[in-house]
Amino acid sequence: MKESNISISVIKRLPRYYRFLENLKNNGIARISSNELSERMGLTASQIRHDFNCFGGFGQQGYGYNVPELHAKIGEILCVNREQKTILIGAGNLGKAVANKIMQRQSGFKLIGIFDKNEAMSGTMIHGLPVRHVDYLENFCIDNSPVCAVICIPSNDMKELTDLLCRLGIKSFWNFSNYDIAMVHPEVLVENVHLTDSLMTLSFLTSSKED
Amino acid sequence: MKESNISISVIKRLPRYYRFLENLKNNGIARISSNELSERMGLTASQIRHDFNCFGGFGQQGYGYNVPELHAKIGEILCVNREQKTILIGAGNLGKAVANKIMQRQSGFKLIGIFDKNEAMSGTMIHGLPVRHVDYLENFCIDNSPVCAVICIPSNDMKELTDLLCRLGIKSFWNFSNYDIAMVHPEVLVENVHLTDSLMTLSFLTSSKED
DNA sequence: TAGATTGTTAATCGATTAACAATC
DNA sequence: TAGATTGTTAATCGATTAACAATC
Repeated sequence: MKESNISISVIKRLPRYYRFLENLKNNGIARISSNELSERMGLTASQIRHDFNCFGGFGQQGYGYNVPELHAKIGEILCVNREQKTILIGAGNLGKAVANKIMQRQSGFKLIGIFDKNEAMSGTMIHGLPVRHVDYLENFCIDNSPVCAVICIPSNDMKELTDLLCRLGIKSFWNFSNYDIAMVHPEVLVENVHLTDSLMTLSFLTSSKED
Repeated sequence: MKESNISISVIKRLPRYYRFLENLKNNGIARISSNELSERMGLTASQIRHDFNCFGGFGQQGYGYNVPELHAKIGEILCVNREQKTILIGAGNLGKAVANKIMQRQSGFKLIGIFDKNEAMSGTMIHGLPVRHVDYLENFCIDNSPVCAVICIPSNDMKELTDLLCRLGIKSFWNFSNYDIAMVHPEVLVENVHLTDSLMTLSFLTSSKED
């Protein structure tokens, strides 16, 4: 386990740091102090220094942090330059949007196959990849060894599908369904995106702000 | 401020509780103990009791929790039955997927208008709502007073748009862009969904699991 | 050198867990 | 009544913040 002492709360902040630093870099800002970054990001300077220090001394006393250097280092930590072979299950609106996200920028993953159970979609192209019927999923995995699956289908069909994908060597899931993959397959990594949960949280917050 | 003593970590767990209870209810399970629920959800029984108790005594000693009752109560806390007038900005794949989510089930919001800057989309229908050109946004808001905006456009155009929406009375944002609304408008509520951040987190976790 | 700012430890704060009395 | 399970407090754990010595 690399960097095994890093807490999940720090990890969850890394992509945001990465985005902010990218922005600074694109605006030609070469140098930033934890204090200035804290104001831009709405965090404490203390937390920023603490966070960065989990991975080693990225800064220079009396100077601050070199923006392009720090950006590159966090990119390395996040492994954005990798191209983990990834398949997408479900080519509806959400699937297409998510395919965009994966293609758009380096995120560590590379989409190599798209599957949908809707026959009508078979053969249509998304970002240069043909949509295949799920019947071809098993053979495709045997031939191409993807390691990550992006799940953009409803929960109903998930039990069978997840078991199959795990059997076929999928090691991580970007899961947009409500099926709780991690509970059934603790051996794989799962990053859940629960859109409705997010919306309900907003609903709660709005209401509690009112009174 | 209603329930102002509730910590954000508890709030973030509520929608998940709601989903699990809905599932139990749909499976005809009438009663559940914190212990059994803890096993199903991968939490501690202690945390579950603690969480539920923030909102009052929902259970009964020696018996457990009444599933439909608890489900209804959490639904109330989340205000899923409200219909806050909501507009969607950006009718691409992501916008359409998100419109689905809002329509699909009670989440506290009701979509009343959809806008896109792409002229070619104007007039096309999504879930019974016509896509309007963003030029009509201002008048629409004056006429219909939406309180929530869902942002499914890239960050580039966000500064101007956000300022406009805040001026027009929008009180909360479900934000899929990387523009940091909350930093610029601390007076509104923002729930961010950063898809790429989520994917990068998965990238990090995968890589750190490898070595 | 003096000033600035990090790296790092200790102090604080908050969230989770354990324990058990209350009670159905 | 006895058994089960909550409600609730206290103990623990972990994350954030404050402080300052190190050093560029």
